[in-house]
Amino acid sequence: MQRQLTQRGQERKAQLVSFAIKAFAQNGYHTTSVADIVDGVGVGKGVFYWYFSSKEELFIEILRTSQRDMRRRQQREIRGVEDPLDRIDLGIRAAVLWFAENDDLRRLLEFARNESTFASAVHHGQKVLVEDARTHIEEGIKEGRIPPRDPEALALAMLAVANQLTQVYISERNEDPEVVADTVAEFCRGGLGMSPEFRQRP
Amino acid sequence: MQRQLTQRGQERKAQLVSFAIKAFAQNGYHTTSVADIVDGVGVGKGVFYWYFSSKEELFIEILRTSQRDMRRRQQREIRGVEDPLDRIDLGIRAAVLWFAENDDLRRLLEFARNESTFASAVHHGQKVLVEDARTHIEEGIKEGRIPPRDPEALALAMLAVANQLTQVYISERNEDPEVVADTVAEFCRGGLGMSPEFRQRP
DNA sequence: AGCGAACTAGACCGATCGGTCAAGAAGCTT
DNA sequence: AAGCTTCTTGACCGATCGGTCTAGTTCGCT
Repeated sequence: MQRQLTQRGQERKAQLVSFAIKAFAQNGYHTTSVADIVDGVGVGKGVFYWYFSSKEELFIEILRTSQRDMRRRQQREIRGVEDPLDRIDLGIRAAVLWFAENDDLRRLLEFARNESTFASAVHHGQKVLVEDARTHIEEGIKEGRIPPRDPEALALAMLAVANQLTQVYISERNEDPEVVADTVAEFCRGGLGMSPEFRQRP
Repeated sequence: MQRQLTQRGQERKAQLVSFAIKAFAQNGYHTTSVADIVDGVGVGKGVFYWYFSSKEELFIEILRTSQRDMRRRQQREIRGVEDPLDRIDLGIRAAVLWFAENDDLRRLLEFARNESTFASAVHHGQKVLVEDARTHIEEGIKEGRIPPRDPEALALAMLAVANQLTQVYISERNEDPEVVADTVAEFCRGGLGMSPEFRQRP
């Protein structure tokens, strides 16, 4: 849905997106109706279909924006750092912290991954994230500081650990994100095969 | 729904469950209607509600049975093995292989984990699995072969890795489950902090 | 003030959903 | 064959869904 939006229009749209994120995360995509959303915002149904051509389009826009935001965060955190192992470490921490600060979005991304309608929309974004990590892992292997194994598998495993531990310890138990990030990072370092002697540059 | 089932009744019920698993896994729980299921099996709608009091009950039964089956598999594989590290290793392999052989069920469990209606139904079963792994990890720590860290977090991380790598490499790319199991096991060994010198009993 | 574009309200629509029910067929037991 | 339980059919129901549409209001610009 391509529309020329005024300031007011942009604000209204943001209002709808914001409410929808909360509603989808809390009650699920399928069980949240368009009527729920417009009622929650306090507008008529016509408003929704002025800004979005369908419920599905809204959801995909949410997914896309989320993934863009998460990657931006990760890129910002590792900017200027040269050492690939440090980049991996910072990338993991950035992922966990982003998940912690955007728990609703984490839930939606996780849901979308398992829903055939949205899996393709999420797939590309995730691939980009994995590619980023893969690059650093390959550098680490080349420098002889990470034992050679399939870099993509390692990247995927790290993402899974970050996601899962965030869900249990931060989303469900409200523990300190920094501590969880440490735990995730340490598990991943080990998983990559970085024994202590590997951690320093040769 | 408690009913006295004849042989024929049990077969009919199994037929419904089997078709429902495939349909839910392929098209999603919400987008699969009761009408889809009974049409697929080729029976009237009354049949469904003779065996199940609701669509939700059917799904929960599927989840429960799946988790029971997966744990049984895991227990069988580690039976008689004393060494806690070996038990962890065999447990991981059993999980990956079960996921590989029951891809539809893996999908459903993953979906249910992220759906508030079913999260509680899955939660208990997952907790049991994590408790099992936790016990072995604690033994390993006590024996000084695993560095001391939160055993539950480690168990959760291992489960996440098994799940994710199974999804990508087996479910999506049809790679050899045994090879994937090796990859998962190796990542997890590292993640637990088992450096090579730890792998032997002191 | 006037005018077109941006925005909003909410009644309305056809489709589909999970679930019910009355009626009867099929299978056991005696 | 009778009679009870198990099983099956499919029309039917009220509710709710995503989406449409018309009539109207508000805004920005000249």
